[in-house]
Amino acid sequence: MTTLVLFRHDLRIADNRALAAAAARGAPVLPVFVLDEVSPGTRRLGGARRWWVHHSLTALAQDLARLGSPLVLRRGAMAAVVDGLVAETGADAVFWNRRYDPAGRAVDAGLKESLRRRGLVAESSEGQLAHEPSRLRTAGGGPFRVFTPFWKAFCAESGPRDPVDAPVALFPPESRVASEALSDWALLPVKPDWARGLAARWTPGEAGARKALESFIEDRLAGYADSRDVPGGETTSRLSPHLAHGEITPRQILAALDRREIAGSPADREKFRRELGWREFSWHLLFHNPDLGSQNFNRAFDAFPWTGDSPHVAAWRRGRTGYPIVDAGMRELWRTGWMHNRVRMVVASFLTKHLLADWRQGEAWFWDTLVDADLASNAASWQWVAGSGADAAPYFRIFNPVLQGEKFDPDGAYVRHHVPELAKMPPRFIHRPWEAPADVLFRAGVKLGETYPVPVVDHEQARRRALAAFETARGQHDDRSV
DNA sequence: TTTTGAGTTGTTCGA
DNA sequence: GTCGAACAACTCAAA
Repeated sequence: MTTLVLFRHDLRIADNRALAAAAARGAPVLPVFVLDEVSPGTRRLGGARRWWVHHSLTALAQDLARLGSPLVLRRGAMAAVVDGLVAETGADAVFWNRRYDPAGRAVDAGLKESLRRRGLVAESSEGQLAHEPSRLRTAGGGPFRVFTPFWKAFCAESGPRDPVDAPVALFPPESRVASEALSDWALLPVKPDWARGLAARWTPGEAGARKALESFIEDRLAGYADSRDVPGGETTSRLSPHLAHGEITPRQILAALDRREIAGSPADREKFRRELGWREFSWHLLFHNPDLGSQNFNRAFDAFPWTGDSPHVAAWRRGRTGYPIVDAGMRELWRTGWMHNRVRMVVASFLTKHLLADWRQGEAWFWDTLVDADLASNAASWQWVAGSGADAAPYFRIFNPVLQGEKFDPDGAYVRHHVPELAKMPPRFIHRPWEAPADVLFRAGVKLGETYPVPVVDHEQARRRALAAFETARGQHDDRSV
């Protein structure tokens, strides 16, 4: 009598409801991580997340070994892997935490059906969200499409349920079950090893997640409502990659925010709660719109003439657009696997509006390079910026990269850090080096077009071109507006 | 059923 | 330099 517990995107032992339920049976527990990149519709993990998963699994394996039941690693299609393990161990039950992505849901539904048909126990528990996406409904019974009403419903909902503790101990199965070797999975980059910057910034794993939460609450929650928009310096929670891998849950975070003695004003806490709310909203949208990552949420955008050419898009990816705030963001992303939220909006607006590149190109790049790449947030946010999404920004809202830089990075600390060739530019010109007089450029050691690019597009021209493109798309698509 | 109020994050222009 | 309006309707969600 053994219980299999499947780990997928829930690399933790605390507030792991499937693990807790399995431990409560009092029978042997076999924890299994399944790397499934072959089931239909499954999206291969991006490079940055592969690096993260490698280290997070290392941490999880240590925690489970300490509890008494070592983690088993298997690779392959979920259903086949589970069937194989059931046959191998004679397990009578399989427990897991629910997934909410379309492919995962389909696989798990099939798995549950097939296990139960054969008389096995198959149980799923609440997964990575504070509230099940199917639970929050409008008065009319439908899903939400606008954030504010969703957020009101979210806040009116009781709970979420309290987090559950990690099991104190686990019994292993009687006979040892073979595990694949993590190193055989080759999740780490080799040639070139681009992950050094990631290792310097992040501590993957559940302990790292707990520490990130505590340091955020102690050091950065006070003042968060205002400081969160400043990309230079550490002002945000930095919890996103831990959430993306299930090393911590929204239940745990919300519970910590409710502790009485913590720092931060009610406004700070509310602001941060809302950020978690946006994550929940994105999953709500994806749950009810399975093709959110590939199709325009607003289908009127199907007529939009994306013409962004590849040299410009390549310059965007490499942080060589000539707009310092954009380049700083793209280089922060490449080096650390993460980008400040404010800057994500600026670079996304730049790609879709200044360069007229399809938001799906940006979504794909972020998927590959972000350690916090989240299927729902990534898709919903790209569409929001592009204008095609739910409750999206009006199309005429085109970020001016110079003004955004000067407003949120006034002394240029963020740009200086990530774009070192501009480090000596005075604040007055750091966000607009092409306007600097020759002697200023000379003293800063900047040669435009040599040490730092001239802007790939002119802001004013690009803005007009984007507005015109929206007009065209609107005309082409019957009378429906874009 | 119809009506009503409202909608994350901005920019530009002219008074 | 500051401020308010315009940008463009559309559709969501609830009364």
